[in-house]
Amino acid sequence: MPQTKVVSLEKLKTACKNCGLAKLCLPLGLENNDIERLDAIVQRNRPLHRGNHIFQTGSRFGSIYVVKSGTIKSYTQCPNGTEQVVGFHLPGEVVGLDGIETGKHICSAKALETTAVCEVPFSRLEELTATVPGLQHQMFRLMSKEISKETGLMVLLGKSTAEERLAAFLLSLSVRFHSYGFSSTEFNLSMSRREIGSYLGLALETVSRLFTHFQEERILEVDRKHIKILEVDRLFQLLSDQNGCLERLQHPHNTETPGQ
Amino acid sequence: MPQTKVVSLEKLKTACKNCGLAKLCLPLGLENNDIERLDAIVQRNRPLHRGNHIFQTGSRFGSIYVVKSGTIKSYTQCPNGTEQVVGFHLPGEVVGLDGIETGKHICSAKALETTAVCEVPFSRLEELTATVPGLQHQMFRLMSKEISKETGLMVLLGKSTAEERLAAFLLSLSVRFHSYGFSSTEFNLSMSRREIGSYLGLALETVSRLFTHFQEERILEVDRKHIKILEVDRLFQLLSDQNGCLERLQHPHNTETPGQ
DNA sequence: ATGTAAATATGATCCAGATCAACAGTTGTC
DNA sequence: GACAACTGTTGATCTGGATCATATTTACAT
Repeated sequence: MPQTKVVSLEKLKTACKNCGLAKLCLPLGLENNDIERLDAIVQRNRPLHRGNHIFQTGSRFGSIYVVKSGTIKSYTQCPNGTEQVVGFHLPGEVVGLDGIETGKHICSAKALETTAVCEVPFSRLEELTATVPGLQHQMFRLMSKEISKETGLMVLLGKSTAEERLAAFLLSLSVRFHSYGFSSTEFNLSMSRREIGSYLGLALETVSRLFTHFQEERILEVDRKHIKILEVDRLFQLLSDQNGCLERLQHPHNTETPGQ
Repeated sequence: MPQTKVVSLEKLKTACKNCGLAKLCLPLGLENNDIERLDAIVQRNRPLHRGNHIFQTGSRFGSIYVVKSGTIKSYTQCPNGTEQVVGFHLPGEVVGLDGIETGKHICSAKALETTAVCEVPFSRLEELTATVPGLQHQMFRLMSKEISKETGLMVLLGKSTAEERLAAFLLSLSVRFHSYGFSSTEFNLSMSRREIGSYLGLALETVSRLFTHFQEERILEVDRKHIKILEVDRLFQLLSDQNGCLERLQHPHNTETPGQ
Protein backbone atom coordinates (compact mmCIF):
# COMPACT_ATOMS: atom_id res chain seq x y z
CA MET A 1 0.00 0.00 0.00
CA PRO A 2 1.33 3.40 -0.86
CA GLN A 3 -0.25 4.68 2.34
CA THR A 4 2.98 5.87 3.92
CA LYS A 5 3.96 7.86 0.95
CA VAL A 6 0.62 9.60 0.74
CA VAL A 7 0.64 10.54 4.41
CA SER A 8 4.11 11.98 4.31
CA LEU A 9 3.18 13.94 1.26
CA GLU A 10 0.03 15.15 2.88
CA LYS A 11 1.86 16.30 5.98
CA LEU A 12 3.20 19.23 4.09
CA LYS A 13 -0.22 20.14 2.83
CA THR A 14 -2.14 20.02 6.08
CA ALA A 15 -5.09 22.37 5.90
CA CYS A 16 -4.90 25.27 8.32
CA LYS A 17 -7.62 23.84 10.51
CA ASN A 18 -5.65 20.66 11.08
CA CYS A 19 -2.32 22.38 11.41
CA GLY A 20 -0.65 22.05 14.78
CA LEU A 21 0.40 25.66 14.48
CA ALA A 22 -3.10 27.03 14.04
CA LYS A 23 -3.22 28.26 17.60
CA LEU A 24 -0.07 30.29 16.98
CA CYS A 25 -0.89 31.32 13.48
CA LEU A 26 -4.56 32.11 14.12
CA PRO A 27 -4.59 32.75 17.87
CA LEU A 28 -8.27 33.58 18.02
CA GLY A 29 -10.84 31.15 16.77
CA LEU A 30 -12.04 32.17 13.36
CA GLU A 31 -15.22 30.59 12.08
CA ASN A 32 -14.48 27.29 10.39
CA ASN A 33 -15.84 28.83 7.28
CA ASP A 34 -13.34 31.70 7.43
CA ILE A 35 -10.43 29.40 8.09
CA GLU A 36 -11.29 27.57 4.92
CA ARG A 37 -11.21 30.78 2.94
CA LEU A 38 -7.81 31.58 4.36
CA ASP A 39 -6.75 28.04 3.67
CA ALA A 40 -7.65 28.47 0.04
CA ILE A 41 -5.11 31.21 -0.56
CA VAL A 42 -2.21 29.65 1.33
CA GLN A 43 0.49 28.20 -0.89
CA ARG A 44 2.39 25.22 0.45
CA ASN A 45 5.60 24.96 -1.47
CA ARG A 46 8.24 22.27 -1.19
CA PRO A 47 10.58 22.58 1.81
CA LEU A 48 13.59 24.85 1.62
CA HIS A 49 17.06 23.46 2.07
CA ARG A 50 19.69 25.02 4.28
CA GLY A 51 20.82 28.26 2.66
CA ASN A 52 17.81 28.71 0.37
CA HIS A 53 16.36 32.19 0.36
CA ILE A 54 12.69 33.07 0.72
CA PHE A 55 13.44 36.60 -0.40
CA GLN A 56 16.35 38.99 -0.59
CA THR A 57 16.95 42.61 0.24
CA GLY A 58 15.36 44.81 -2.38
CA SER A 59 13.30 42.08 -3.96
CA ARG A 60 9.65 42.77 -4.63
CA PHE A 61 7.33 42.12 -1.73
CA GLY A 62 4.44 39.86 -2.62
CA SER A 63 3.79 37.46 0.22
CA ILE A 64 4.26 36.91 3.88
CA TYR A 65 5.46 33.55 5.13
CA VAL A 66 4.66 31.42 8.15
CA VAL A 67 7.31 28.98 9.30
CA LYS A 68 5.91 25.46 9.69
CA SER A 69 9.12 23.70 10.68
CA GLY A 70 12.80 24.58 10.74
CA THR A 71 14.28 28.04 11.18
CA ILE A 72 14.47 31.15 9.05
CA LYS A 73 17.11 33.82 9.62
CA SER A 74 16.45 37.37 8.46
CA TYR A 75 19.46 39.60 7.99
CA THR A 76 20.92 42.54 6.15
CA GLN A 77 24.13 42.53 4.19
CA CYS A 78 26.42 45.53 4.62
CA PRO A 79 28.49 46.69 1.66
CA ASN A 80 31.71 45.68 3.40
CA GLY A 81 30.54 42.08 3.38
CA THR A 82 29.57 41.65 7.02
CA GLU A 83 26.03 40.65 7.76
CA GLN A 84 23.74 41.73 10.56
CA VAL A 85 21.15 39.24 11.75
CA VAL A 86 17.82 40.92 12.56
CA GLY A 87 15.72 37.93 13.49
CA PHE A 88 15.33 34.18 13.89
CA HIS A 89 11.93 32.82 13.00
CA LEU A 90 10.73 29.57 14.51
CA PRO A 91 7.65 27.51 13.66
CA GLY A 92 4.44 29.49 13.99
CA GLU A 93 6.22 32.79 13.43
CA VAL A 94 5.81 35.12 10.48
CA VAL A 95 8.45 36.49 8.13
CA GLY A 96 8.25 39.29 5.61
CA LEU A 97 6.05 41.94 7.21
CA ASP A 98 8.81 44.50 6.65
CA GLY A 99 8.04 44.62 2.94
CA ILE A 100 4.48 45.89 3.10
CA GLU A 101 5.28 49.55 3.44
CA THR A 102 7.56 50.11 0.48
CA GLY A 103 6.68 47.06 -1.58
CA LYS A 104 10.29 45.88 -1.33
CA HIS A 105 11.96 43.79 1.32
CA ILE A 106 14.44 45.63 3.50
CA CYS A 107 16.21 42.46 4.54
CA SER A 108 16.92 38.96 3.27
CA ALA A 109 15.52 35.74 4.69
CA LYS A 110 17.11 32.32 4.38
CA ALA A 111 16.67 28.87 5.83
CA LEU A 112 19.18 27.78 8.49
CA GLU A 113 18.14 24.16 8.10
CA THR A 114 15.53 22.22 6.15
CA THR A 115 12.51 24.43 6.59
CA ALA A 116 8.89 24.40 5.50
CA VAL A 117 6.96 27.64 5.14
CA CYS A 118 3.43 28.53 4.12
CA GLU A 119 3.35 31.36 1.63
CA VAL A 120 0.44 33.79 1.92
CA PRO A 121 0.11 36.14 -1.08
CA PHE A 122 -0.44 39.50 0.50
CA SER A 123 -2.85 41.07 -1.95
CA ARG A 124 -5.12 38.06 -1.67
CA LEU A 125 -4.80 38.16 2.07
CA GLU A 126 -5.85 41.81 2.03
CA GLU A 127 -8.95 40.98 0.00
CA LEU A 128 -9.79 38.42 2.62
CA THR A 129 -9.08 40.60 5.66
CA ALA A 130 -11.34 43.25 4.16
CA THR A 131 -14.27 40.87 4.31
CA VAL A 132 -13.42 38.84 7.40
CA PRO A 133 -13.22 41.26 10.35
CA GLY A 134 -11.84 38.60 12.66
CA LEU A 135 -8.96 38.02 10.30
CA GLN A 136 -8.25 41.70 10.00
CA HIS A 137 -8.01 41.95 13.76
CA GLN A 138 -5.68 38.95 13.72
CA MET A 139 -3.39 40.72 11.28
CA PHE A 140 -3.29 43.86 13.41
CA ARG A 141 -2.47 41.77 16.45
CA LEU A 142 0.21 39.92 14.57
CA MET A 143 1.89 43.10 13.43
CA SER A 144 1.54 44.66 16.86
CA LYS A 145 3.25 41.63 18.34
CA GLU A 146 6.09 42.07 15.90
CA ILE A 147 6.45 45.69 16.98
CA SER A 148 6.43 44.74 20.66
CA LYS A 149 8.97 42.02 20.07
CA GLU A 150 11.35 44.43 18.39
CA THR A 151 10.83 47.02 21.12
CA GLY A 152 11.87 44.40 23.64
CA LEU A 153 14.98 43.63 21.64
CA MET A 154 15.86 47.31 21.45
CA VAL A 155 15.77 47.53 25.21
CA LEU A 156 17.95 44.46 25.41
CA LEU A 157 20.50 45.85 22.96
CA GLY A 158 20.39 49.29 24.47
CA LYS A 159 21.44 48.64 28.01
CA SER A 160 22.12 45.03 28.85
CA THR A 161 25.36 43.17 29.44
CA ALA A 162 26.55 40.28 27.30
CA GLU A 163 25.44 37.81 29.97
CA GLU A 164 21.94 39.29 30.14
CA ARG A 165 21.62 39.24 26.37
CA LEU A 166 22.47 35.58 26.01
CA ALA A 167 20.24 34.66 28.95
CA ALA A 168 17.34 36.55 27.37
CA PHE A 169 18.01 34.86 24.05
CA LEU A 170 18.00 31.39 25.52
CA LEU A 171 14.84 32.06 27.50
CA SER A 172 13.16 33.43 24.43
CA LEU A 173 14.04 30.27 22.49
CA SER A 174 12.89 28.14 25.38
CA VAL A 175 9.48 29.81 25.53
CA ARG A 176 9.03 29.63 21.80
CA PHE A 177 10.03 25.98 21.50
CA HIS A 178 7.67 25.22 24.34
CA SER A 179 4.70 26.88 22.68
CA TYR A 180 5.44 24.83 19.56
CA GLY A 181 5.12 21.71 21.66
CA PHE A 182 8.81 20.90 22.05
CA SER A 183 10.88 20.71 25.18
CA SER A 184 11.56 24.06 26.76
CA THR A 185 14.73 22.82 28.42
CA GLU A 186 16.50 20.84 25.75
CA PHE A 187 16.92 21.81 22.12
CA ASN A 188 19.31 22.23 19.25
CA LEU A 189 20.44 25.62 18.09
CA SER A 190 20.09 25.96 14.36
CA MET A 191 22.28 29.05 14.26
CA SER A 192 26.02 29.47 14.71
CA ARG A 193 27.78 31.37 17.49
CA ARG A 194 28.55 34.07 14.97
CA GLU A 195 24.88 34.45 14.07
CA ILE A 196 23.82 34.59 17.71
CA GLY A 197 26.50 37.20 18.30
CA SER A 198 25.39 39.27 15.35
CA TYR A 199 21.80 39.17 16.53
CA LEU A 200 22.72 40.15 20.09
CA GLY A 201 25.36 42.71 19.18
CA LEU A 202 28.23 40.60 20.51
CA ALA A 203 31.40 39.08 19.09
CA LEU A 204 31.23 35.36 18.41
CA GLU A 205 34.07 34.81 20.88
CA THR A 206 32.01 36.40 23.63
CA VAL A 207 29.09 34.11 22.88
CA SER A 208 31.35 31.09 22.95
CA ARG A 209 32.90 32.14 26.26
CA LEU A 210 29.46 32.75 27.78
CA PHE A 211 28.31 29.26 26.85
CA THR A 212 31.39 27.89 28.57
CA HIS A 213 30.75 30.13 31.55
CA PHE A 214 27.07 29.12 31.87
CA GLN A 215 28.20 25.52 31.69
CA GLU A 216 30.78 26.01 34.46
CA GLU A 217 28.05 27.59 36.56
CA ARG A 218 25.90 24.53 35.96
CA ILE A 219 23.15 26.67 34.45
CA LEU A 220 23.44 24.89 31.11
CA GLU A 221 24.84 21.81 29.55
CA VAL A 222 26.30 22.68 26.18
CA ASP A 223 27.51 20.33 23.52
CA ARG A 224 28.15 22.39 20.43
CA LYS A 225 24.65 23.12 19.14
CA HIS A 226 22.87 21.02 21.69
CA ILE A 227 21.63 22.95 24.72
CA LYS A 228 20.15 21.64 27.93
CA ILE A 229 18.89 24.21 30.40
CA LEU A 230 19.58 22.95 33.92
CA GLU A 231 18.38 25.97 35.89
CA VAL A 232 15.82 28.18 34.18
CA ASP A 233 15.45 30.21 37.35
CA ARG A 234 19.06 31.30 37.32
CA LEU A 235 18.63 32.52 33.74
CA PHE A 236 15.54 34.53 34.72
CA GLN A 237 17.43 35.89 37.68
CA LEU A 238 20.17 37.20 35.41
CA LEU A 239 17.53 39.27 33.64
CA SER A 240 15.46 40.45 36.54
CA ASP A 241 18.43 41.82 38.43
CA GLN A 242 18.80 44.83 36.22
CA ASN A 243 16.05 44.47 33.73
CA GLY A 244 12.78 43.50 35.25
CA CYS A 245 11.13 45.21 32.35
CA LEU A 246 12.66 42.76 29.93
CA GLU A 247 10.69 39.75 30.99
CA ARG A 248 7.55 41.57 30.07
CA LEU A 249 8.94 42.90 26.84
CA GLN A 250 10.59 39.76 25.63
CA HIS A 251 7.58 37.52 25.87
CA PRO A 252 4.47 39.59 25.47
CA HIS A 253 3.15 36.78 23.28
CA ASN A 254 3.48 34.43 26.18
CA THR A 255 0.50 35.71 28.09
CA GLU A 256 -2.48 34.56 26.11
CA THR A 257 -5.17 37.18 26.53
CA PRO A 258 -8.81 36.50 25.85
CA GLY A 259 -8.94 38.63 22.74
CA GLN A 260 -9.94 42.26 22.76
CA MET B 1 -12.41 89.65 7.93
CA PRO B 2 -11.80 87.72 11.14
CA GLN B 3 -9.87 85.27 9.05
CA THR B 4 -6.70 85.23 11.14
CA LYS B 5 -8.36 84.56 14.43
CA VAL B 6 -10.59 81.85 13.09
CA VAL B 7 -7.69 80.12 11.44
CA SER B 8 -5.55 80.06 14.56
CA LEU B 9 -8.38 78.66 16.62
CA GLU B 10 -9.27 76.17 13.99
CA LYS B 11 -5.68 75.00 13.65
CA LEU B 12 -6.06 72.55 16.46
CA LYS B 13 -9.26 71.22 15.08
CA THR B 14 -8.33 71.07 11.45
CA ALA B 15 -10.23 68.35 9.66
CA CYS B 16 -7.99 65.59 8.36
CA LYS B 17 -8.39 66.72 4.79
CA ASN B 18 -7.01 70.15 5.60
CA CYS B 19 -4.36 68.92 7.95
CA GLY B 20 -0.81 69.68 6.92
CA LEU B 21 0.14 66.22 8.12
CA ALA B 22 -2.34 64.40 5.93
CA LYS B 23 0.36 63.34 3.52
CA LEU B 24 2.24 61.69 6.39
CA CYS B 25 -0.76 60.38 8.20
CA LEU B 26 -2.64 59.23 5.11
CA PRO B 27 0.21 58.75 2.65
CA LEU B 28 -1.97 57.47 -0.16
CA GLY B 29 -4.94 59.43 -1.38
CA LEU B 30 -8.11 58.11 0.09
CA GLU B 31 -11.39 59.18 -1.47
CA ASN B 32 -12.54 62.49 0.00
CA ASN B 33 -15.56 60.65 1.19
CA ASP B 34 -13.44 58.13 3.11
CA ILE B 35 -11.32 60.82 4.69
CA GLU B 36 -14.45 62.35 6.10
CA ARG B 37 -15.46 59.08 7.67
CA LEU B 38 -12.05 58.81 9.27
CA ASP B 39 -12.30 62.40 10.33
CA ALA B 40 -15.53 61.68 12.13
CA ILE B 41 -13.95 59.24 14.58
CA VAL B 42 -10.81 61.26 15.33
CA GLN B 43 -10.84 62.94 18.74
CA ARG B 44 -8.96 66.20 19.04
CA ASN B 45 -8.25 66.77 22.69
CA ARG B 46 -6.63 69.80 24.28
CA PRO B 47 -2.83 69.94 23.98
CA LEU B 48 -0.68 68.08 26.47
CA HIS B 49 1.81 69.90 28.63
CA ARG B 50 5.37 68.82 29.18
CA GLY B 51 5.33 65.67 31.30
CA ASN B 52 1.69 64.70 30.67
CA HIS B 53 1.18 61.08 29.81
CA ILE B 54 -0.89 59.73 26.94
CA PHE B 55 -0.78 56.27 28.46
CA GLN B 56 1.35 54.27 30.86
CA THR B 57 2.80 50.79 30.94
CA GLY B 58 0.11 48.26 31.68
CA SER B 59 -2.79 50.62 31.07
CA ARG B 60 -5.62 49.43 28.87
CA PHE B 61 -5.11 49.95 25.15
CA GLY B 62 -8.00 51.78 23.51
CA SER B 63 -6.65 54.23 20.98
CA ILE B 64 -3.71 55.01 18.81
CA TYR B 65 -2.43 58.58 18.65
CA VAL B 66 -1.01 60.74 15.90
CA VAL B 67 1.30 63.57 16.92
CA LYS B 68 0.21 66.89 15.41
CA SER B 69 2.86 69.11 17.00
CA GLY B 70 5.46 68.71 19.71
CA THR B 71 7.20 65.48 20.72
CA ILE B 72 6.16 62.32 22.50
CA LYS B 73 8.67 60.05 24.20
CA SER B 74 7.85 56.40 24.72
CA TYR B 75 9.79 54.55 27.36
CA THR B 76 9.80 51.71 29.84
CA GLN B 77 10.51 52.02 33.53
CA CYS B 78 12.74 49.38 35.08
CA PRO B 79 12.09 48.31 38.67
CA ASN B 80 15.39 49.82 39.78
CA GLY B 81 14.15 53.24 38.74
CA THR B 82 16.11 53.76 35.53
CA GLU B 83 14.13 54.34 32.40
CA GLN B 84 14.81 53.13 28.89
CA VAL B 85 13.63 55.33 26.03
CA VAL B 86 12.23 53.30 23.16
CA GLY B 87 11.11 56.03 20.79
CA PHE B 88 10.68 59.69 20.01
CA HIS B 89 7.56 60.56 18.04
CA LEU B 90 7.47 63.71 15.95
CA PRO B 91 4.52 65.31 14.14
CA GLY B 92 2.89 62.94 11.68
CA GLU B 93 4.08 59.90 13.58
CA VAL B 94 1.94 57.37 15.39
CA VAL B 95 2.15 56.22 19.01
CA GLY B 96 0.52 53.28 20.73
CA LEU B 97 0.59 50.46 18.17
CA ASP B 98 2.32 48.25 20.74
CA GLY B 99 -0.92 47.83 22.67
CA ILE B 100 -2.99 46.11 20.01
CA GLU B 101 -1.75 42.61 20.60
CA THR B 102 -2.34 42.18 24.30
CA GLY B 103 -4.83 44.99 24.89
CA LYS B 104 -2.38 46.62 27.29
CA HIS B 105 0.41 49.06 26.60
CA ILE B 106 3.90 47.67 27.07
CA CYS B 107 5.46 51.11 27.47
CA SER B 108 4.54 54.59 28.66
CA ALA B 109 4.25 57.68 26.48
CA LYS B 110 4.64 61.25 27.66
CA ALA B 111 4.97 64.70 26.14
CA LEU B 112 8.45 66.24 26.11
CA GLU B 113 7.02 69.69 25.39
CA THR B 114 3.60 71.14 24.68
CA THR B 115 2.20 68.59 22.30
CA ALA B 116 -1.02 68.10 20.37
CA VAL B 117 -2.17 64.64 19.39
CA CYS B 118 -5.15 63.24 17.54
CA GLU B 119 -6.69 60.31 19.32
CA VAL B 120 -8.09 57.53 17.15
CA PRO B 121 -10.22 55.01 19.07
CA PHE B 122 -9.00 51.70 17.79
CA SER B 123 -12.21 49.69 17.76
CA ARG B 124 -13.90 52.39 15.72
CA LEU B 125 -10.89 52.54 13.44
CA GLU B 126 -11.18 48.80 12.92
CA GLU B 127 -14.82 49.11 11.94
CA LEU B 128 -13.77 51.68 9.41
CA THR B 129 -10.80 49.79 8.01
CA ALA B 130 -13.08 46.79 7.53
CA THR B 131 -15.23 48.78 5.13
CA VAL B 132 -12.64 51.07 3.53
CA PRO B 133 -10.05 48.85 1.86
CA GLY B 134 -7.77 51.81 1.15
CA LEU B 135 -7.64 52.62 4.82
CA GLN B 136 -6.94 49.04 5.76
CA HIS B 137 -4.01 49.03 3.40
CA GLN B 138 -2.84 52.28 4.97
CA MET B 139 -2.88 50.71 8.41
CA PHE B 140 -0.86 47.72 7.22
CA ARG B 141 1.65 50.07 5.65
CA LEU B 142 1.85 52.13 8.79
CA MET B 143 2.51 49.13 10.97
CA SER B 144 4.99 47.73 8.49
CA LYS B 145 6.84 51.04 8.57
CA GLU B 146 7.00 50.82 12.34
CA ILE B 147 8.48 47.34 12.07
CA SER B 148 11.05 48.48 9.51
CA LYS B 149 11.97 51.49 11.62
CA GLU B 150 12.63 49.31 14.64
CA THR B 151 14.60 46.82 12.57
CA GLY B 152 16.82 49.71 11.49
CA LEU B 153 17.32 50.76 15.07
CA MET B 154 18.23 47.21 16.05
CA VAL B 155 20.95 47.19 13.45
CA LEU B 156 22.17 50.52 14.73
CA LEU B 157 22.26 49.33 18.34
CA GLY B 158 23.72 45.99 17.42
CA LYS B 159 26.94 46.96 15.77
CA SER B 160 27.55 50.70 15.46
CA THR B 161 29.92 52.96 17.33
CA ALA B 162 28.76 55.85 19.49
CA GLU B 163 29.67 58.31 16.73
CA GLU B 164 27.65 56.41 14.14
CA ARG B 165 24.67 56.21 16.45
CA LEU B 166 24.50 59.91 17.10
CA ALA B 167 25.04 60.70 13.43
CA ALA B 168 22.19 58.37 12.49
CA PHE B 169 19.99 59.93 15.15
CA LEU B 170 20.61 63.46 13.94
CA LEU B 171 20.04 62.49 10.31
CA SER B 172 16.84 60.75 11.23
CA LEU B 173 15.59 63.88 13.02
CA SER B 174 16.69 66.00 10.10
CA VAL B 175 14.74 63.92 7.59
CA ARG B 176 11.68 63.84 9.79
CA PHE B 177 11.65 67.57 10.50
CA HIS B 178 12.07 68.16 6.80
CA SER B 179 9.09 66.05 5.88
CA TYR B 180 7.04 67.99 8.39
CA GLY B 181 7.95 71.15 6.54
CA PHE B 182 10.61 72.46 8.92
CA SER B 183 14.27 73.08 8.31
CA SER B 184 16.28 69.94 7.92
CA THR B 185 19.46 71.67 9.06
CA GLU B 186 18.44 73.72 12.06
CA PHE B 187 16.18 72.61 14.87
CA ASN B 188 15.73 72.35 18.61
CA LEU B 189 16.06 69.06 20.41
CA SER B 190 13.13 68.50 22.71
CA MET B 191 14.90 65.70 24.55
CA SER B 192 17.78 65.79 27.01
CA ARG B 193 21.23 64.29 26.55
CA ARG B 194 20.27 61.59 28.99
CA GLU B 195 17.21 60.69 26.92
CA ILE B 196 19.19 60.62 23.69
CA GLY B 197 21.74 58.41 25.41
CA SER B 198 19.10 56.06 26.71
CA TYR B 199 17.55 55.76 23.27
CA LEU B 200 20.91 55.10 21.59
CA GLY B 201 22.33 52.87 24.30
CA LEU B 202 24.97 55.39 25.36
CA ALA B 203 25.86 57.24 28.56
CA LEU B 204 24.75 60.85 28.66
CA GLU B 205 28.38 61.93 29.02
CA THR B 206 29.23 60.20 25.76
CA VAL B 207 26.42 62.04 23.98
CA SER B 208 27.60 65.34 25.38
CA ARG B 209 31.19 64.68 24.32
CA LEU B 210 30.09 63.70 20.84
CA PHE B 211 28.19 66.97 20.41
CA THR B 212 31.34 68.82 21.42
CA HIS B 213 33.38 66.67 19.06
CA PHE B 214 31.03 67.21 16.10
CA GLN B 215 31.20 70.91 16.85
CA GLU B 216 35.01 70.91 16.89
CA GLU B 217 34.92 69.10 13.57
CA ARG B 218 32.66 71.84 12.21
CA ILE B 219 29.99 69.27 11.34
CA LEU B 220 27.51 70.89 13.72
CA GLU B 221 26.92 74.06 15.63
CA VAL B 222 25.53 73.18 19.02
CA ASP B 223 24.10 75.52 21.60
CA ARG B 224 22.49 73.41 24.27
CA LYS B 225 19.31 72.15 22.65
CA HIS B 226 19.73 74.13 19.47
CA ILE B 227 21.37 72.23 16.64
CA LYS B 228 22.56 73.50 13.30
CA ILE B 229 23.86 70.94 10.85
CA LEU B 230 26.72 72.47 8.89
CA GLU B 231 27.76 69.44 6.87
CA VAL B 232 25.08 66.82 6.29
CA ASP B 233 27.42 64.95 3.96
CA ARG B 234 29.95 64.32 6.70
CA LEU B 235 27.20 62.87 8.87
CA PHE B 236 26.12 60.56 6.06
CA GLN B 237 29.73 59.61 5.51
CA LEU B 238 30.07 58.54 9.12
CA LEU B 239 27.27 56.06 8.50
CA SER B 240 28.15 54.79 5.09
CA ASP B 241 31.72 53.92 6.04
CA GLN B 242 30.75 50.86 8.00
CA ASN B 243 27.03 50.71 7.68
CA GLY B 244 25.84 51.36 4.20
CA CYS B 245 22.83 49.28 5.05
CA LEU B 246 21.75 51.75 7.67
CA GLU B 247 20.81 54.52 5.32
CA ARG B 248 18.27 52.26 3.78
CA LEU B 249 17.00 50.97 7.08
CA GLN B 250 16.84 54.23 8.92
CA HIS B 251 14.68 56.03 6.44
CA PRO B 252 12.55 53.56 4.58
CA HIS B 253 9.77 56.12 4.90
CA ASN B 254 11.88 58.58 3.05
CA THR B 255 11.46 57.06 -0.36
CA GLU B 256 7.88 57.82 -1.33
CA THR B 257 6.73 54.95 -3.43
CA PRO B 258 3.90 55.29 -5.88
CA GLY B 259 1.13 53.35 -4.19
CA GLN B 260 0.65 49.68 -3.32
C1' DA C 1 40.25 8.40 2.96
C1' DT C 2 42.02 13.03 2.60
C1' DG C 3 42.38 17.68 2.03
C1' DT C 4 40.16 22.19 2.72
C1' DA C 5 37.16 25.28 4.72
C1' DA C 6 34.16 26.57 8.43
C1' DA C 7 32.87 26.49 13.30
C1' DT C 8 34.27 26.42 17.94
C1' DA C 9 37.12 27.20 22.06
C1' DT C 10 40.37 29.72 24.65
C1' DG C 11 44.24 32.76 25.79
C1' DA C 12 46.44 37.55 25.44
C1' DT C 13 45.93 42.30 24.56
C1' DC C 14 43.66 46.59 23.72
C1' DC C 15 40.35 50.26 23.59
C1' DA C 16 35.65 52.57 23.22
C1' DG C 17 32.83 53.99 26.10
C1' DA C 18 31.05 53.51 31.02
C1' DT C 19 31.61 55.26 35.42
C1' DC C 20 33.07 58.47 38.86
C1' DA C 21 33.79 63.20 40.06
C1' DA C 22 33.77 68.14 40.01
C1' DC C 23 31.91 72.21 38.14
C1' DA C 24 29.15 75.57 35.58
C1' DG C 25 25.06 77.16 33.48
C1' DT C 26 19.88 77.08 33.52
C1' DT C 27 15.21 76.77 35.22
C1' DG C 28 11.91 76.95 38.40
C1' DT C 29 9.98 78.28 42.93
C1' DC C 30 8.60 80.51 46.99
C1' DG D 1 16.57 87.29 44.25
C1' DA D 2 18.27 83.41 46.50
C1' DC D 3 18.07 78.54 46.87
C1' DA D 4 17.29 74.05 45.09
C1' DA D 5 17.07 70.96 41.48
C1' DC D 6 18.07 69.87 36.91
C1' DT D 7 20.96 69.74 32.70
C1' DG D 8 25.09 69.92 30.40
C1' DT D 9 30.29 69.99 30.05
C1' DT D 10 34.76 68.23 30.86
C1' DG D 11 38.45 65.54 33.06
C1' DA D 12 40.34 61.08 35.11
C1' DT D 13 39.98 56.32 35.63
C1' DC D 14 38.35 51.71 34.93
C1' DT D 15 36.43 47.73 32.57
C1' DG D 16 33.51 44.69 29.60
C1' DG D 17 33.85 43.03 25.66
C1' DA D 18 36.18 43.59 21.01
C1' DT D 19 40.02 42.20 18.55
C1' DC D 20 43.93 39.46 17.50
C1' DA D 21 46.05 35.01 17.59
C1' DT D 22 46.19 29.92 17.74
C1' DA D 23 44.65 25.39 18.21
C1' DT D 24 41.13 21.95 17.78
C1' DT D 25 37.16 19.95 16.06
C1' DT D 26 33.67 19.32 12.63
C1' DA D 27 31.65 19.39 7.93
C1' DC D 28 31.96 18.93 3.40
C1' DA D 29 33.83 17.97 -1.15
C1' DT D 30 36.60 15.31 -4.04
